[in-house]
Amino acid sequence: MDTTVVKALTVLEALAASRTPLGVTELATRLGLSKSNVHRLLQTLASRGYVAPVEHRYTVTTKLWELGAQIVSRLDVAQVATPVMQRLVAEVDETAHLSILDMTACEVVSIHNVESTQPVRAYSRIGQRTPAHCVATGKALLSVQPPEALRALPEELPRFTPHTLWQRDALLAALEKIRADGYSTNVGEWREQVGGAAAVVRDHGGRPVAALGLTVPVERLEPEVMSRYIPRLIAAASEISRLLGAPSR
Amino acid sequence: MDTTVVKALTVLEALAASRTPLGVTELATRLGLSKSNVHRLLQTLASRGYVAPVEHRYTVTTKLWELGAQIVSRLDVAQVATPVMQRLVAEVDETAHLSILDMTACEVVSIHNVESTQPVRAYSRIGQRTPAHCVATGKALLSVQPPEALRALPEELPRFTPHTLWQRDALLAALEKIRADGYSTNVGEWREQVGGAAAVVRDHGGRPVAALGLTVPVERLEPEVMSRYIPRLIAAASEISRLLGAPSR
DNA sequence: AACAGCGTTCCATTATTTAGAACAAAGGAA
DNA sequence: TTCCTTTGTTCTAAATAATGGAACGCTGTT
Repeated sequence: MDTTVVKALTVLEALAASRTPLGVTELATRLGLSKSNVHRLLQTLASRGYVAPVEHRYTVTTKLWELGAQIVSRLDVAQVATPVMQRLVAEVDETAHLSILDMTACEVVSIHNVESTQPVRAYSRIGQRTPAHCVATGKALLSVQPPEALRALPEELPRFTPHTLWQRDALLAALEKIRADGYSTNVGEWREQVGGAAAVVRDHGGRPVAALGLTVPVERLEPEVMSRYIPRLIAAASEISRLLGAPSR
Repeated sequence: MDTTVVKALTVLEALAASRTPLGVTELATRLGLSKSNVHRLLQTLASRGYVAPVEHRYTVTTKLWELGAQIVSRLDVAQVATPVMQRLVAEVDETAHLSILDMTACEVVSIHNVESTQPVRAYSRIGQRTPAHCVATGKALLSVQPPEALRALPEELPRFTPHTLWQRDALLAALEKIRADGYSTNVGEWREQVGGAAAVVRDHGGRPVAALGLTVPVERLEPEVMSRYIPRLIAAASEISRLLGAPSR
């Protein structure tokens, strides 16, 4: 193990965590290293532009942030989500899918699926478009849209089953609860036989980018089952968000 | 100089710059290091969570971003500016960004963006560096630098288009006008097709901390349009300054 | 089945890091 | 001001940790 590297990273982290610049002595005592050692590490980090001396102390530069920004800007939701979704499906054995919202059409588009092994299961093709107001992923994503975008929705929405929330006001009330709960559910609002739950995935800027959903045939959609699945769903969604660099909480 | 630390940072940067995971051998040849050396460095970086193995290769994690985000979140500008920027973009429907100046490199670093909804719009990645002397935000920030810092600039600066102010004296004259006007503009000085305007944001001590800029494709960059946008830009910048506790005027 | 390429492990050699003391420079107290 | 404390910086011998070549096991290919 390259102990020098570890020490350098420790110094860097300590400096990044401090809201004020730190001196050599302060860092040395705080990290239990010798003064001259810390000094050399700082010089090395400074030579690569990671830290900079200011008024006899040292502070981190924006280089770390720039590197990090480079990384997160390249991350792709579907790619990052795949292993997490596979783990989720292994746990609950129901089909998981990842969808994005097309607000111009008020529809969700499925961008990635992981199928369950159940003989009876909900089918969903990648690229498939579904009205947003009557599926779990769509409602989750709608719930985090800005209020003015929601007010722009038509008074009456398409109605697919008796359960569809086709009146805007009823939908808005439901969305409010979803926002507070951190997840959405659906029982036969689009197709009589299909329900599910979903939670929002956020990117490095904290912006909602997709929703992670579980789709379940109504016959298996019992409350006690869902209450087991939902915490796992939420955990998976926030794990994906975390991997994308989303600010915690 | 801690050569091991430098090597580790080089590995980290190479990994961050690559859009795909890299193998030990690939990294070793690319950086001119021995295979076992790279392997050990990767193990060390992995033990601290900076990189992670995936399918017999290595990739960077979002740890760098987490560290970097700590740094930027400490600049309260970013938080305070977001809602103001969103309002500005809602008004003018052009991409707004917030940039800080790195005087050691005479470059600006974009720390926050709010994109417009226009189909044709300037694309700028967060964390991106741009030469300060040929973009609006950079010129705005340069214009409020102390005179001695400006005198230290080289006689001739990099030239990107025929419009670039590449001679120091011409630049200094432009900066003087910017300082008097309270805003800067740019028409194709960096990229032929892109222009914009910017104004300085000040902290509670009245010190310049960032610049708020609008970036506009030249095709929409007509004087009468800009004259409508600029007052709003200035208002937004001073609103952010006010929120930071800057003394008025 | 043989091969080529990869990541990984091992270890003696060697170059590097280390800690302490000495030095210089800055800041505060008298 | 002058003295004294505390800080950042430099230096060096001693010791430690990093190095790279060779060997290993594994995977996928020909």
